[in-house]
Amino acid sequence: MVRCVAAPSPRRLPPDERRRQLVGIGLRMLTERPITEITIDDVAREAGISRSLLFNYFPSKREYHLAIIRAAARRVRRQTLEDLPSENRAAVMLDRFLAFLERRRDLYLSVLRDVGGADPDVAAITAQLRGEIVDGALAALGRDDASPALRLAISGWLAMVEDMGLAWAAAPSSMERDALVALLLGVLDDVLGRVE
Amino acid sequence: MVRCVAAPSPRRLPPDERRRQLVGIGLRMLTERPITEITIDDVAREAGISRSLLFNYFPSKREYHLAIIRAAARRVRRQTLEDLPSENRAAVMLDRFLAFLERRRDLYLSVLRDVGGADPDVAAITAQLRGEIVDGALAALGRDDASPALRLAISGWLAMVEDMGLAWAAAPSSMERDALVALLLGVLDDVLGRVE
DNA sequence: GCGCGTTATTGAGCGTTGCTCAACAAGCGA
DNA sequence: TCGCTTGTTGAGCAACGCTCAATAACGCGC
Repeated sequence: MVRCVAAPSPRRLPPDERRRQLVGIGLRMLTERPITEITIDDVAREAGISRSLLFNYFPSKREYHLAIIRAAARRVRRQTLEDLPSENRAAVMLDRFLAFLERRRDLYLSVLRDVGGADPDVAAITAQLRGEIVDGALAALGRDDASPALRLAISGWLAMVEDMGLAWAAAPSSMERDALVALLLGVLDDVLGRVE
Repeated sequence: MVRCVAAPSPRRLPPDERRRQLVGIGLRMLTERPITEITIDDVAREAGISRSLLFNYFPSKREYHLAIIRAAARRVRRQTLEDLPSENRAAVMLDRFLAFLERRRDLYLSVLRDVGGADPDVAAITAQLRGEIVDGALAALGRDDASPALRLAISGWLAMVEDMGLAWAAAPSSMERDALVALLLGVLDDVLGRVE
């Protein structure tokens, strides 16, 4: 009768808590393997529950993965877009973005690059996040009257930020951080000028 | 005794021909669904053979997928990097790249964006292709003495080309083709200047 | 045309994984 | 203690990746 000596989780959790636990496990696993390799069995074993229970909270594995990706996108949004100061917003945004890549390069890679379009619903989540970042950049520049051409160009600039940021985070020796920031902000200025 | 009335494929093909057939089927399927949903059953049914036979030509499904991706990367390479003229190489490369996206946007998306890092071997293939394009761009600019910083910057510029090219190919009305080319070449020039 | 070795091809079958469903039991009010 | 709600489970099915011994189609010498 001496159960629960070191039970991984107290049985019969309230639903929202269980959901958070499962999404949290998925987020942690996401940093060490691609999302396609996050299997129901592994998550259930890690949570100390049966496979069946996961399907009471998420109708399918795909829906569970979507919940993980949504949570990851929310983290990126929180740490780069929210609570921006009133001055120098573009530079601060870029700095925060690079800081996030420095801390959580794996997470960003897993969510926004690896599975970027395999599933249309996943693509929708990442597209929306990218759109929000583009909007944030445009707002930071005081350019709310964005023409399609300008939005396209800013999106392209953001892709450049992503690519250089990820490569630089993996090998910081290739360039000084300040030089990278200066280069990207300079290119942004140049792009703005070319679109008129 | 009236077999083979309309047999989908003549039985007992020579090995290399069978291989090409299977890779070809995979390439065609790749344009209409993500590679993770290309199942052995579907390919075998399409080819009119049994599942087992596929494993005589590819040791695993993953290896089969790699063969498909390698073939797709070869197509990109052929149509953008080979037989470049001696003058205006950068502009011609960019033009060919955009032309490829206009014709085979789906293929490029499937191979180089969607599954970009889920599998390290897949990532290696795409990384090598991107590296070749960067090398091609550097050679086109007469800059073979590429510092790490310059390579990083050119890689970032290429990401911008990819992003804008893909978005533009999906919605060409957002910008004139010539304006896009001019913008990208102008930004390339600006980037070169900023790296010194 | 007839054996015969080579080998492309197959069918049966196993383990894993996503998913369903009827049944169980933990908590809680009466 | 009874009984209701509901979080939880185990058995089981279908799809899929993969293996292996057996088969049949083709080429070659005669």
